[in-house]
Amino acid sequence: MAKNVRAESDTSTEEKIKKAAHVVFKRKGFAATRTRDIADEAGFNLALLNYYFRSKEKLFDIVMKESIQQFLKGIAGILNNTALSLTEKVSLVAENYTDMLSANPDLPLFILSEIKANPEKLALDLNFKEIIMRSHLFEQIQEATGKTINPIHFIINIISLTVFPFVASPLLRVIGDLNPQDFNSLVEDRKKLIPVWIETMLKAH
Amino acid sequence: MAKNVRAESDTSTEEKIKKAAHVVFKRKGFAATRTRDIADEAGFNLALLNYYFRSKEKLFDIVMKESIQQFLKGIAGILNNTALSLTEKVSLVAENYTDMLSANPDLPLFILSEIKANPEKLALDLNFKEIIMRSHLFEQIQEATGKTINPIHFIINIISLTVFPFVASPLLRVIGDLNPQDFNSLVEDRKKLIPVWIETMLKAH
DNA sequence: TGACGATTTAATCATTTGATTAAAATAGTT
DNA sequence: AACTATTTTAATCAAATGATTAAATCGTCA
Repeated sequence: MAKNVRAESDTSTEEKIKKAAHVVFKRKGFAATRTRDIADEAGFNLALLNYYFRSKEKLFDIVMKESIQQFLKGIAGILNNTALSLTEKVSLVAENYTDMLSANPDLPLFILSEIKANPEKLALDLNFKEIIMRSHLFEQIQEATGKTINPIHFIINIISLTVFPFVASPLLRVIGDLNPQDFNSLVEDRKKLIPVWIETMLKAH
Repeated sequence: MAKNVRAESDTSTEEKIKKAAHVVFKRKGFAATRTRDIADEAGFNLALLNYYFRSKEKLFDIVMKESIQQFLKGIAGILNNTALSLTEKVSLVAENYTDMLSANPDLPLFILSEIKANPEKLALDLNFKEIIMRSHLFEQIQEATGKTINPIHFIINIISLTVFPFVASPLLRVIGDLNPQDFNSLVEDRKKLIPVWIETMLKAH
């Protein structure tokens, strides 16, 4: 009964607070966000945060876990789809990541900063290593380069070329004198460029 | 007279506090560092921080300014050295940056995070835009690609491939199962790889 | 309706934290 | 040694902040 009432409101207050927490934590990071910021963003009283989530840290852990899942969502499927060529995989990753990051531009810097601040919180979560190091893409890279080079370099290159512009966007705005519109078409262009670049890089080995 | 005494101790207390501030701010970021952390790291009483630097924020501004200078130091010279070929420039940038970041691994994530948190603090400082957009390297990229593509892409690529591993190192340690030793030789390898990659990427246009 | 549980709020607490102050220690000068 | 200015410390303040509590409100069902 109590559960029922609670379940019905899952789409309202509790969810709204979590949503607000996502926004504020990603915008300002754990240390710089005040629980009052989240309450204000959600439009509720401060005490509700503790009522629903016990503490700032517990709420943060939930946001972090969901953010990491968001960061990986859809990637594992691409990496291990044996029907796709190497370049097709890279295209799909570049496109999916660019779209996802365009919708969530704060996500990568948030994850990288908070993992650095608290590396142990990543360990308990998903097994990144297995997903990537045993992936079909990994084998394809080995094949393409004739094992002359550690495939991890190309994993890094794909991620770097795709994700870094979002991590560095405040800097790029200044360096490149880009307004948000320009930045948008820049990363849009890179969807098609990155697969070409990666392919030519692979051929160099 | 007063100035003299002060000047002599510039290499002791005041400098030690600033040094400690560099360490702690870069390790934890502005919001997460306590002034007491800095005092402890320096081995002095908390009040000395305010005695020498007035406030946490003033001290931070100094650290930030010096960090940005460190981040740019030596680069402008390379970018505009007309005696160097494009690939030579890329090699020098990759080498210098890798060495500098190996010695200061916290630097890039610190700068990117804090600039995102406080974009206006960058504006008053050096004129990034001019340094890069009017550089000799910029012209060389235009020449190499026959103006078929915005050179900013290659500026981004060079920085991405060089800097991103350091920004993502906590993640890479988990994904790639790299210990610090492995990470070291990985970025060391990339010093030579990145110029080759950039060259082949340019030829693709 | 009214009673009960769930939800929400206002008020308050205890701790943390940036900053200040007054006094102590130190060093240099005469 | 005595005086002075500088440096350093211990103690304390005031504001911010995460958390709690008690009361008010709301919704549901008998």
